[in-house]
Amino acid sequence: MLVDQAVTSADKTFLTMRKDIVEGLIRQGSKLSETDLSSRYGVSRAVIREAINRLERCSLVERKANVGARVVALSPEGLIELYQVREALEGMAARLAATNMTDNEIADINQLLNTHFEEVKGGDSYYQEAGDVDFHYRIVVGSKNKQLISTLVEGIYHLVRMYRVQLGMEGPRVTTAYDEHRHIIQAISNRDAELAEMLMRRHIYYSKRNIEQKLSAASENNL
Amino acid sequence: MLVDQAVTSADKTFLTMRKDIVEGLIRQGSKLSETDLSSRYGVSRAVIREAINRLERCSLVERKANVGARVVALSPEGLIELYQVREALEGMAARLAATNMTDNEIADINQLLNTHFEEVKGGDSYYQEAGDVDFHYRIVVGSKNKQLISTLVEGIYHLVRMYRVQLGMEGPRVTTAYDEHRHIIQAISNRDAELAEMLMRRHIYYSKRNIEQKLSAASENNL
DNA sequence: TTAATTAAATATGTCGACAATATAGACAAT
DNA sequence: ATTGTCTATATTGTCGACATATTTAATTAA
Repeated sequence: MLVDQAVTSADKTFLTMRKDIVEGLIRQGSKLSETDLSSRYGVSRAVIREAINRLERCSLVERKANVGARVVALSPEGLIELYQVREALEGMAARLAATNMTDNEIADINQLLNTHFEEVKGGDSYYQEAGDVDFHYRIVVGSKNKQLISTLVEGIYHLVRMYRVQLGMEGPRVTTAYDEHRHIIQAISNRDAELAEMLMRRHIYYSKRNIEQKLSAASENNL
Repeated sequence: MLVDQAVTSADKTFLTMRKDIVEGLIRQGSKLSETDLSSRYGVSRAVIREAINRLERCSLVERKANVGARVVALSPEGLIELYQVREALEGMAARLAATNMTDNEIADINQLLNTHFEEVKGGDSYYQEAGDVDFHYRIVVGSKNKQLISTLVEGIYHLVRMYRVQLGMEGPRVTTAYDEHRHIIQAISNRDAELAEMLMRRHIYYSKRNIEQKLSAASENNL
């Protein structure tokens, strides 16, 4: 589906590079030499520059004039900041979704949680990861706020995934998160915007605290 | 100060074009022909493409593959969506600022409000506009959250200004807004994160309602 | 007259080459 | 030994030209 929309060579290169960065094939903090990448991906420098421009738009890459581009460096602080922004934006998304989601969309997301529940019972945490992403994605889209959607979907979510993959924090808090999802969609179903926002904010806030614990535990192990 | 940092030709062209778009010299919704702009600004197409890329990053321009770029079209819904995002992000900014701003930064912003008050008494509403921007800017920077800062300062604020300029909504709610600013900085000064966020959200929510009223009044006049 | 097809014109996408800037290393002076 | 300057090298920035896709206009058939 993504590759279908990638009509131009720069589109494909952008998507490939984004994958390589998110999954750590291109290391965090490493320099992006235009000539190197040009030969590596078999396209001209113009295409690489275009791709780098879009990567910069997702906050995956930082550029300095006359010096070049680097992949962003991951840090505990950076992840915390990301979750603070998520708390604010997704909280608002849930609030708006309570008003703007259609009954069909709500029914769909309930069905998603049902199939999801089966997988949680089966103890398959990988699908939990995908399911978690899907749940949050649908709420955000349900807000119907274009600014909100593009900021999260085209920007922040890729960065979050980069952290998850590279710091190995996939599938945390499986069962707890599932219950929280249930409560959120319940509030949306009741068209209770106030509660939906509060529950979503708490949900993300708990995720943040969970991650902070893991981070501090990991840093203690590295002493 | 801005022009100093604009080292490359693309930097300058970007800043010039942004100004022209925000102030309506290049009309909303109009097509951005690369060849036209190239001759208009006296630079090569590569420079124009680079500039358009950055304009797209600010959500001031939208691009379609093999078709081209257009300046975004302003709409009442778009402005509402913008204020919803502002409410969420600046609310969080105020919350974080209550923890992260230094005493000096808080003193500075209080001083700003004092000089500001003199100007409000003098009835000069243009400076109120600039002062309002400055106040919000300082809170956001005071949050110390880089994601938050860049999203607002490099993205949303330019769009907001574009709306204000082109819909002629400069300097609204002069005295009321001033009091609200006072209360917000008071909460931050007390290091009361919870209250700071709530007050900031209300402040922006009131602005939104004020704008909605003006918009509906304007549309009635156009019947 | 309308619809469909095709061809011309125009715009964006991509490329390789050159210009301007920054980095690294050698060398000189303190 | 360290600092500063200068030179050589490599990288990014900019340019004009060509390839490819889209749009417009013209032409033909129904």
